[in-house]
Amino acid sequence: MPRATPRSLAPRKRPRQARAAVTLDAVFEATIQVLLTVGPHRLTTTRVAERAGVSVGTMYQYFAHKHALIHALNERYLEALAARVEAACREQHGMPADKMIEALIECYWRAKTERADVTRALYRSVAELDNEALIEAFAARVDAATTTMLASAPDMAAEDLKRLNRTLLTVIFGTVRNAFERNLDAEEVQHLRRDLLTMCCALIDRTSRRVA
Amino acid sequence: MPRATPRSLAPRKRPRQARAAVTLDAVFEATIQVLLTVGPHRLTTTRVAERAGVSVGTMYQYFAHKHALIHALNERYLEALAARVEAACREQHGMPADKMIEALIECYWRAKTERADVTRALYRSVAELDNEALIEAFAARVDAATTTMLASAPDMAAEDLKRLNRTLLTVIFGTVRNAFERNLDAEEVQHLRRDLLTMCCALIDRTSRRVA
DNA sequence: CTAGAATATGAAGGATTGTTCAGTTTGAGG
DNA sequence: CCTCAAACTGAACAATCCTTCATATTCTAG
Repeated sequence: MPRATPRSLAPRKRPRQARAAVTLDAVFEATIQVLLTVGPHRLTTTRVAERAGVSVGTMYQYFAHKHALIHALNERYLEALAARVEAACREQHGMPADKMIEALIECYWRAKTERADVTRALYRSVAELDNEALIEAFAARVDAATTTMLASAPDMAAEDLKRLNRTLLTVIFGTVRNAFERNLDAEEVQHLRRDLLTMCCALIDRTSRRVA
Repeated sequence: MPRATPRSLAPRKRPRQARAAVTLDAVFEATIQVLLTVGPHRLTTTRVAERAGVSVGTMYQYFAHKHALIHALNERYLEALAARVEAACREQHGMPADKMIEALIECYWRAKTERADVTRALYRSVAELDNEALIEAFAARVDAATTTMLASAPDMAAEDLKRLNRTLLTVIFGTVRNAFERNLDAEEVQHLRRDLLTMCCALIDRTSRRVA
């Protein structure tokens, strides 16, 4: 089983007092801001510390090195994202498949759009680190959640549910990501979302379906 | 009109002798290899030069700075990719829409898979540079090519061809990219491709279609 | 209130890296 | 063969940056 957090990347210590937690939040937020303002290749420990209003030494009490900081930031984000997807899936348990997909797209898109700056910052940061384990862990969680959800749809006759699920996730996540790199206005996004939903539902229809 | 290559990123001089062209190729190839072996944040001009079997000074005769090197690498790749897509589109002129989409997916997927190392290396490098202009130029070319192609399909009644085209490109390109980040085996890729085609054709069916 | 633990500081060291340039080698044209 | 431009070299410089640690400050438990 792959470790999501190798020892060298693990945080040095956890905050025990309230102020430490505040510091950590500030550091994470500052990292995002620095990532956005100067880009990943000029992200400096000093710069992050400055922006966060703390000293470099403080940061190094929580993260063994710069790498660990970025890793932790991504871990934190993916954890929250996975949790949201899981919640959305639980909420849709037993609903018709159409509704499920609609909710999934809505959930994922909203999570990405809500704080577009974070999304963009992290998309830019991932190249810096070896994030395979991170992505893998995230994918596994989401896979499990959506598979369980889909299996509970009354109108779903899953001949190859695993495959269907994989396709849906790859297409939806990929589309969202790509949409983020082009500068689409609100109306175009609206259309894209509707089309994406149409396509997903069509795949379900044509793959396997039984009358409810 | 956005310049694809700002002055500061433009190559310093073009090779006039054969050996210079060889050197340039070696440098580009070395950049890819370094990108893959040590990652973008440890890509060093010295390392690239070493791997290419030339001296650093040589590189700096062609590229004003490291950034320009990576930029040129991406430019070169996207140029080739766009040309391939354009060729595929021309080849499908007048064919039924299904065939078009199948050819488009085939072309794009093959281009990405043929040298997976290059694809991966470039996906990792883009975070380093401000590639908006590059992506924009690429997108514009591909947009034009696929729009022209789709408009020529006898069974296509384009109510909103521009929108349809945008959706198809975003979904296809996004899916391919996402598929690349997960480690899918050959069979899974096969299935994914088939499903993707199904989804695209379904969208065309449901959006607008007239009998040939 | 006090002692010890947790937290914060930031100047300094050590290492890496981007870039230059004065000089050498190679190739092409006459 | 000769000459000039093109191509190449790589040690050295300047700048940046990661990381440490000795010290100072703040909090909490008893």
